[in-house]
Amino acid sequence: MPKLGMQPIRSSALIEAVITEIGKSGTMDVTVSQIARRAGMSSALAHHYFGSKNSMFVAAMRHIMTKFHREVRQNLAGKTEAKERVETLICTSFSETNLQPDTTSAWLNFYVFAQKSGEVSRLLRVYHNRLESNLRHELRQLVPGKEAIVAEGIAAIIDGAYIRRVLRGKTDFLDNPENIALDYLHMSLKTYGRDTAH
Amino acid sequence: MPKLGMQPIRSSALIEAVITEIGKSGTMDVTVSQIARRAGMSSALAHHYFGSKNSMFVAAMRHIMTKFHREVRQNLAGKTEAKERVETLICTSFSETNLQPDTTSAWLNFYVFAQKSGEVSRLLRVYHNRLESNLRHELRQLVPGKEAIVAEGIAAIIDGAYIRRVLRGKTDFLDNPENIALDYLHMSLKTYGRDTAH
Amino acid sequence: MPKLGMQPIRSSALIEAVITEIGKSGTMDVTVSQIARRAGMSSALAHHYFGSKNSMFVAAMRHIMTKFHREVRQNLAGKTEAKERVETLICTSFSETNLQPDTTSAWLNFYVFAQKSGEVSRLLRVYHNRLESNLRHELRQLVPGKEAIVAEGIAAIIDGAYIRRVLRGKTDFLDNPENIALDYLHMSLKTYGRDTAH
Amino acid sequence: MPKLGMQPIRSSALIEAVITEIGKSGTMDVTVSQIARRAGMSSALAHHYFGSKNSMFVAAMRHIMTKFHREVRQNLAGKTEAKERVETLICTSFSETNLQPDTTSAWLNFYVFAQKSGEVSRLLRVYHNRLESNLRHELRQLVPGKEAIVAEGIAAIIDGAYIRRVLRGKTDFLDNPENIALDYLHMSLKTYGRDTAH
DNA sequence: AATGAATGAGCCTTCATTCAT
DNA sequence: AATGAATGAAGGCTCATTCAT
Repeated sequence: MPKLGMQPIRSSALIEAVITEIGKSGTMDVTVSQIARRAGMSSALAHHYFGSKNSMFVAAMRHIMTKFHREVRQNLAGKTEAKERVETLICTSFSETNLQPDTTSAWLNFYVFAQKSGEVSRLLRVYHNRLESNLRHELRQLVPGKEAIVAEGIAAIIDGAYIRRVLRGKTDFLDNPENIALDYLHMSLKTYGRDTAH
Repeated sequence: MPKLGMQPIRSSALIEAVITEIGKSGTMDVTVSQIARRAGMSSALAHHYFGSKNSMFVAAMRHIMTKFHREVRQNLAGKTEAKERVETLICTSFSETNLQPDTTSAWLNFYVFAQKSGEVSRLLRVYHNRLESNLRHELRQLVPGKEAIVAEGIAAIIDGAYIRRVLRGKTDFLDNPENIALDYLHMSLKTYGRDTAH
Repeated sequence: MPKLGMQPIRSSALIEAVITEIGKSGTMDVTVSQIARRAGMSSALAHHYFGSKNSMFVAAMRHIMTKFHREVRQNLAGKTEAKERVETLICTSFSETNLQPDTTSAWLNFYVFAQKSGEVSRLLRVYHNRLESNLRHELRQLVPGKEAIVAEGIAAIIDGAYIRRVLRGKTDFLDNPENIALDYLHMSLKTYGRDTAH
Repeated sequence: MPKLGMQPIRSSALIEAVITEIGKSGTMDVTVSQIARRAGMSSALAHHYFGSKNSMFVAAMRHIMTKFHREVRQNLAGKTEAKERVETLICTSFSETNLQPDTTSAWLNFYVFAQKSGEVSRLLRVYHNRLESNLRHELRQLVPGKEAIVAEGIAAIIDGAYIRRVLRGKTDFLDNPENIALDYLHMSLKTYGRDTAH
């Protein structure tokens, strides 16, 4: 019998390599050879496992999203209060792992790529819907009647903070980007909240 | 008077074509031939005027920014009150012309492209600095000590709203994306403002 | 204005090159680079003029067929007697130009290629139909009621003689392959002919 | 008795698969993987048994020819009359098994392939020589002095009928292609035959 | 005996760019 | 001013073949 079980090893090595290479170059103009080389294999093998460059991109996108959702679920576990849950959603978006430069760069690139790839477009839509429905669900209790616009505001701040972070590189950004979103949340609670005493 | 040179006519035709093509495909994966064809000339002539594909992109970026700044200046003209000036900055970002799908798509793509092109990166930095210094200047009077974070917040909301708009296409977005930014501004004034009576 | 009118020159150079290369290698396993090199240009230019390797093949096939039909028409000109016309059809098939090794080799390869390419398949069908309807038209007067089978026989002999010629190469083949077909015709006339006195 | 080696089983499975795959695609552009998959094994194993793709083709060619010769010998058994033996040679060429679409398609492809492979070329030459020497041997008694050309004629008709059959696919061909060859034989006998009373 | 793993070589095709006219 | 002509360079993908187990 041959060497067995390489598929998962190779696959994740390639997915990591896709993200790293996109991060390094800042674009999706990376060649399969670059990706494969970084993952320690020939480009032919990369095609053997993924079939096409496009599939590698999609797999990488899916990987990032899956990791994100897992983190969200973990962080939400045990938290029951609506306000706390929204704060958790915000903070998870700006957690250490999600702010890795490579990850944010890949994320932004996938946003653009979505306009070309139906599959990535669908993935992003799923992510967006899930995040917003999460937000709205909690906000309905906190700012009844205003949950849609506040959810949209939070989501916009998250996306905006991301893109600005990618743009500026490591240096010079605000240390705690989540503060903007949290501020926005708290001000909204004060302004529209059912319990103004909060 | 001599017949005017073709240069300005050709140049702006090409710049428009760059933006249109990027908008159409959603990516910067457009060929010089496509651009030139849309501008009604041969790709060789496009190179004659711009020297390289990269220069066309840079020129297009510069064009969008210049148009934006001109609009800002016009809209600010005659307005002296700080709050009104901030609101104008926000609303101009979401004006009809700046929300043209082609323009927003190109804008987003240039954001990504900045990671590859030093020149575009510099252009964006200039734009960002100018916008934020404008915002900060007015906010210093309105929310003293908090002008940096509020300016960053407004800027993030603008970028975030843009990216989300590009992503969703024409359909399904909030009709007045500026409302989020305006809301954020007004809540900030109430919360941090010198004059709470405002 | 640039150098003009190269298209027809390049096109026919490429078509000739396709036939020569297929003839040389005996297969359609020829690369675009080989073809282009023989035609004295880069493979990129070959694609510029034909768009794809497949189109080059189709164009070459069409070229051979067109040349053949022109020759048939010329040779038939002025001949009115049915028997003489059939003999002309046979002899033209075995004319000097049509027996060029490269041509026959390409012809045979296109026969095989027809099973992959719908376009070539259609071309061949047209050729076959035209040849057989020509044959049948004349034979109807000569061997009434038997024109179908005799036409099929002549056509089979032509194809068979071709394939055998390709197979054996230059050496060792019968000097006058048309004699078999002519013999077959004459025997058919004697056997089935209306005018047995012939 | 020990368990028999797999070698003969695997080999013939592969040979069948080669013929089937060529028949299916109409070309020799079939991959080793396709062949091996159809034969129910890995492509590595196919190489283990045959060493190279080329050897598989050669073996398949040899297989078809061997089967054909065996059938000829069986059908000739007990027949002593020259005319009857020639007719048997013709009819065997058009027997049910030899007209299988896959077989004829493979046959035609091997004809073309002979121009690349010396080995296949030699195989075909052997086949041709054997068939023609068989034909000539019998025809010498039937049409003395004309045996060469009549043999060539019969062979050409056989090859021609094959190629036309492949080209047209299942539909639309004459139901009894052997009739053309038989007709040709009988007319030759009448024309050139020693015994015109026949 | 058997196969998943792995690769080097090669091919088609695209494209930015240059050149001659 | 303008463009058809032309190419070098590169990239995605395929595939026969080999190897380790």
